[in-house]
Amino acid sequence: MPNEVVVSNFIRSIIDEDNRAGKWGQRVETRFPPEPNGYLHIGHAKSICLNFGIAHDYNGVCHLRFDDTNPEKEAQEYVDAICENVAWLGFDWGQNLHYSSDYFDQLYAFAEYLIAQGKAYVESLSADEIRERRGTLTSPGQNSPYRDRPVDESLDLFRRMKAGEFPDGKYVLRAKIDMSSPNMNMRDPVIYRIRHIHHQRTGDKWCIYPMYDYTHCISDAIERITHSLCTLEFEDHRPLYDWVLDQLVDNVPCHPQQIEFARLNLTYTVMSKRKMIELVESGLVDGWDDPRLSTLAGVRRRGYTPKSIRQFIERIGVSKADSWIDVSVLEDCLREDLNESAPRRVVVLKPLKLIIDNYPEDQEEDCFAPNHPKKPEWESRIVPLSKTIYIERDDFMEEPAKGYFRLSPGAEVRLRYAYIVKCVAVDKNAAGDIEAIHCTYDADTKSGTEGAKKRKVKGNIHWLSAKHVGQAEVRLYDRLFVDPYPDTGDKDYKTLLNPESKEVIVAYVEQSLSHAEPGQSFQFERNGYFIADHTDTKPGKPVFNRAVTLRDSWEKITSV
RNA sequence: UGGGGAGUCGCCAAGUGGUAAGGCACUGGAUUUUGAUUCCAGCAUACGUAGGUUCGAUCCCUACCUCCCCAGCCA
Repeated sequence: MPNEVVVSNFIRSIIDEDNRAGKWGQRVETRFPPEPNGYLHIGHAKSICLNFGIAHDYNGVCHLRFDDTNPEKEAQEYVDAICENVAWLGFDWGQNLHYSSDYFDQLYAFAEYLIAQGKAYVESLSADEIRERRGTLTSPGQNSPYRDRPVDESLDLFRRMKAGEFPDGKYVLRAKIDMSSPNMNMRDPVIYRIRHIHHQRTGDKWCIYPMYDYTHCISDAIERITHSLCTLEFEDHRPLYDWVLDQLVDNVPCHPQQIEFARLNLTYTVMSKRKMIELVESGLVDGWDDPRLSTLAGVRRRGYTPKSIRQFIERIGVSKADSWIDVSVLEDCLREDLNESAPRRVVVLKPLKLIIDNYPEDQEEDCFAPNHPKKPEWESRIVPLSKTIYIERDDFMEEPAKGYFRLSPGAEVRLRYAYIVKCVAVDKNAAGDIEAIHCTYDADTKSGTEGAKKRKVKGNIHWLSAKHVGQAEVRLYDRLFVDPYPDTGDKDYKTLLNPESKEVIVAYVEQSLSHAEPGQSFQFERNGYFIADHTDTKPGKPVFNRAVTLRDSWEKITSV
């Protein structure tokens, strides 16, 4: 029985039905099977959350299995990174860390068995010749002249392939299925190839390596996986998955069920490995963990929390329909998490000097700012006030737009946690740029006093005392692309980059922020959620990344 | 034009032969010292199209349309 009530989906329906029918004796075992040939991205998070989530909900287990059958493209560096990402997302594979390469011996033995059964043969044709005879989508392929090679001869050849007697490409092992099948995958697929190359785990023990279609189903079966979840493009591989296991009924412990779901498509980003590599290698982004990338390393550095990613995956659901999820859904999941968990701080991103004319020159006083508006137990911190302060440029308009209720000449606004002030003058330089604004304050309106209750003003802005501020580098990130679908069709995605996806500024920050630890998240009041960068934050010298802005219904009004 | 899939509100996504869950977005309104949050209310006579079966169809049947995937010794 599921541990908690969750939204139904077609995969859970299948499992529920299996449980009712007693197909697996109530056992649910899944696996996340990445090939260690690159970095994980948010699309993988869907598979991870799905596999681990289902296993958890049905009191089952989920394995982490590296599908490392192609040593040409794989590296230990990637398995380390993948393990780290999965753990970061909050999942635990326990003792179930596996590698397809763990099964090379068994896979080999099964291959000899298939040959002996007349279900596989050694092919002498070259890759090109095989392709020529494969037929097309609408016409059948033709049998290889080697298809009926005697079992003993195939066996001998296969053993010599393994022994290293032949160069790459000389022979392959093919499953003997049906060259006229309308399903291309069934036209005698290659299941072993010769590759004289060092494998990151098995070293030089092997020079023949099994192919995905042959390996995956057997690995699933060996691990006694019950439900093997994969993406839609493997739908027409399923007959092959089943065929292999059917040949091996007497040799493997079970026959897992492959179930396919639609992969995640996210707007305003690219997810394809090739394009990500290009972005990284051409320097268009700052490495694999660039906060604008949808790699797991990137979103983590951007400030996304594991919880927000899990929430996101839960929110988008799972089905077999191709779909596009708007990044705003992801962003909103982060806000939902951080609104609860992030302490508030005051930061002035784009400063404008404000002088309180009637405030005593050398006076300073403490104002108390709660660390969270809804959590008094988080207590308050002191934010000092003095005659000269900085406010956000956006919080002043010399000629206020309709509906604008922040500061403008003659207007009143509350300095958050302090006094109500009124704008009385504007200083400009020779060029006409505003250099500072002057206000007077109403000494009877300090926040927390009785006087504060007597007057209400609509505008409420944040500020920082000029003589008490610290400074910090802040990186304002925005979407990497201006086009919602940069990854589709034959678009030249590099021309669709958002030139303003990264803006680096030096902001005024309240002093408590200079002690921020790498990875700590904050809400900069009225601005957004920021994280102290994991790698660039140094003791006493934080660097902040903007993960996401706050919702802003004023901006929504003005941008229309 | 072969085979395999998919089409339910702006975006996701449940669901059943008996008269369309939910989330997000959106729109009102309340609260609010974040134009944030929270709260409350509203939001598909309609399930790709056209026929048919039925007392009744989004769900069954037929035809059609659109989109996605497949011709690696990649996974």
